[in-house]
Amino acid sequence: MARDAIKEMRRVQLIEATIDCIARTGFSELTLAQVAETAKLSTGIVNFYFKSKDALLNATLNHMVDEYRRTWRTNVEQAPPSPAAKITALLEGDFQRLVANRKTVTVWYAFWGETRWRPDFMTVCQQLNREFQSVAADLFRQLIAEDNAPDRDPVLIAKGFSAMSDGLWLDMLINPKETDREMARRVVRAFLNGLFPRHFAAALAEASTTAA
Amino acid sequence: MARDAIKEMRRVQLIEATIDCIARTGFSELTLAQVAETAKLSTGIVNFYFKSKDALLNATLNHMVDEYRRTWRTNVEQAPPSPAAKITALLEGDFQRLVANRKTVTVWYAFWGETRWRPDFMTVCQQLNREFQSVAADLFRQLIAEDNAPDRDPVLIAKGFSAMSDGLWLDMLINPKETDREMARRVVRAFLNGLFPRHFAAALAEASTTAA
Amino acid sequence: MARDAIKEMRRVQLIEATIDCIARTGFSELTLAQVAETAKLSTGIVNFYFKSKDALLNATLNHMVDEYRRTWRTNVEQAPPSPAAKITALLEGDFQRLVANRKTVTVWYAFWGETRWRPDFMTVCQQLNREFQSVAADLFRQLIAEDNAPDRDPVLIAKGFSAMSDGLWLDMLINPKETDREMARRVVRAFLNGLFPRHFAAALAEASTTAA
Amino acid sequence: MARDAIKEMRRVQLIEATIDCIARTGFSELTLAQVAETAKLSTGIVNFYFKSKDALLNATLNHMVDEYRRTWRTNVEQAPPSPAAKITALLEGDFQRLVANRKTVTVWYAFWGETRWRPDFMTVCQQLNREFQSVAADLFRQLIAEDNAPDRDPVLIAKGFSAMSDGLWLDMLINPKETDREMARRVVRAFLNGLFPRHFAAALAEASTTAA
DNA sequence: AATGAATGAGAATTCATTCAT
DNA sequence: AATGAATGAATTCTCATTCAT
Repeated sequence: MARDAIKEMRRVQLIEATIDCIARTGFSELTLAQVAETAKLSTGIVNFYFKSKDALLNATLNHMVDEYRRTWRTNVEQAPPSPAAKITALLEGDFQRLVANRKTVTVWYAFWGETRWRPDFMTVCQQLNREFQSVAADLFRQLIAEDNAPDRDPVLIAKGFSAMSDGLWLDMLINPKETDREMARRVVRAFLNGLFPRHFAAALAEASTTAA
Repeated sequence: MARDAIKEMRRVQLIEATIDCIARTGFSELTLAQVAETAKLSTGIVNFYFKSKDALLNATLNHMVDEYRRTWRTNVEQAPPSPAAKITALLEGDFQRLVANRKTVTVWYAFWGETRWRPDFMTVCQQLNREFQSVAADLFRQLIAEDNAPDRDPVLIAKGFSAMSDGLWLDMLINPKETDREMARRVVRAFLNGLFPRHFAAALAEASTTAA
Repeated sequence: MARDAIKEMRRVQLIEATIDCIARTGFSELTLAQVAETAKLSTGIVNFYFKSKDALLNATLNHMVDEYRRTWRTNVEQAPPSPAAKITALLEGDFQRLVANRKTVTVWYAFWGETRWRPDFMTVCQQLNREFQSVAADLFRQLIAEDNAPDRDPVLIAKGFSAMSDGLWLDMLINPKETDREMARRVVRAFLNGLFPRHFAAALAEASTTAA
Repeated sequence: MARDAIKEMRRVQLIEATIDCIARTGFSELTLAQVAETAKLSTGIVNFYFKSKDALLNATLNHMVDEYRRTWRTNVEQAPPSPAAKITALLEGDFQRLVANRKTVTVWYAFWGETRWRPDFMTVCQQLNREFQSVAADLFRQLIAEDNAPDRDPVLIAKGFSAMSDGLWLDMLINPKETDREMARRVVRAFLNGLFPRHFAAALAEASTTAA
């Protein structure tokens, strides 16, 4: 195998070990020794592949961001062309098993808890939020145009839609017995359906029969 | 002054120093030396008033939870009797300066980032969320009854309402230029107004003229 | 005992342990653990009393410089008033047991070996050399005036006089069997006597009977 | 090219890289990775051509010693036959640009700083000093014989002559603004001229017009 | 009640050395 | 002959905790 490919493989291996370790013991307890052991490599390995612990954490967050972004972009692209269908795809994507599982949500909140003091985290999270909200706002704008309801502000609705996902993830984290993926989906649907009854009554009914 | 009163005073002094320190440097950088210095006391003081660093953190979270709970309970009690007015009070409370300032939101997210691995954090956050959602659900239930719209689920709406606040706080944290307190309020109002136009059109208009 | 006095005592204790350790194992093998153990204190102690290893090394060099400076200044002051007597005092001082012992000379060369890359070392060594050479040059200037030999340059002679001590210390280090304190003294005397026969024939003869 | 020749070439390449690295960052900061990079070779290369880091350092010191020895021996041989001329050649040699430049002197002091704890360094430095002093003593012995001044001890004078060079190198290192090559030469000349005025007045005048 | 010196376990990081390719 | 990925021991530094005063 090419050396460069090995190097990239090791980096991913270490990043995934880092995610596992954060999920297992949290951000403030994370040690490089633990990461190395999880990756079944030697103590010094992290500082060989990453300049420092901080660099590893940045790489890890970027990895998560890339994965999340890829997921919802793909979901939107593959959804039927109607804005309601695409919004539903965003919603379903945020609560599909691959994204909204206990481990992943745990790690997202661990990163968000640290974001305030890490400019690199800030930048990348900000960028991600903006993209998501921008795409969502475009879709809501189309919806509103179809409804001929110009007093609705698509930007506000996109922000709320996006925030609700993040807040529901926290609920899933803190109160897993009362808030699971399906409950979270139903919450968002309740709001979408309340705001745009013409569009989501059907789309959501349909989704609820096929969702994982 | 009674011994116990002095003791309680010191504890509060240290808890507030802890909050300041978390806000300033974050959870994973927090040291007891820093807390002691911020409180203008000596190195060993924390272990004198609290069994351990963990105990201090638990006490700090409890302090924040108590304060937040007291705030919104008072807000609801003092609001006019109509459910819409009380829901508006909840909303305005979540984004009043005292609650949704940069420092406080920062510290909340720092705690949430650690909650997963600290059973004591879990318990107290869970309890808080349940209370808030329960009160909100009761209010939405009344609203729905007035509207005679039994297909609306007050629990789902309460969960979404609560989650949206938490998510908007994250937005304020990550993207302060695009999301400030007023923007966040407008987002929530957009949803409430969309769902319950009869109730909030007036209440919200009124609120928006008096809000801080 | 006053806290400040204890603190100062500990600092000196650690500095002396550092000197012992450098003498025992050298500069590049020096570890803080070793210093702590030598001082019979715990591992973390050095970083408690000194900001860093570098800070400890700076303090240690300053300690050696202060001690050396104090020694020769005292020697010069207490010597009889004639310049020849005072120069003899400088010479004897540089090779008295307290100064030119194997341990001390070893440590001086260890520091000089590192000086080039440590600006703080540079500054303090430079300052010491200048002072010594300046005092020596003044004395030689008086001697030359007495001899009425204006073609002699006191600055050059002071530089050579000073350099010879340093070089002889190296000889004592590298070739202890052939160059001991007494041999070193005799070398310098040979030069002084050769340059200023009127002054040193007596002074040196006298010194050689009383020297330690 | 023969295998052995390549091998020897690589060894020299690494030794020279080592000298560069010591000059650049010092003994205690020296790493084999740095040496390899400077030599534009791969990480593991040093342990391939030398048994260990220590072996490389020994080889490097030997290299410097050989070069220095070759230089002064050649200088003495090529000087005119008179002892004064040959002593002048030794002196000029010690402060010619090739020998007494900042880089080389730096590295010499780096080695001397470590010599005490490295028996191999000791042996080789001792041997070099003895040779130099022995040759110098022979020359001074001839000079003294010519002067018919049997109270002068050629061994002492040789030791002082040799020591003065080493000490002046230190001065050049620590105080480069006040002590450069020319200043150092003048210092030694002042002593030689003082001790042996008949011999050096002319020789030194001559030298000072031709020296680099 | 409070101090702050001292401890020592544990962390990130460095780097000589090895060895498969 | 040479590479450079990987190792793991060793080092500096941090910091919660203790305890004599």
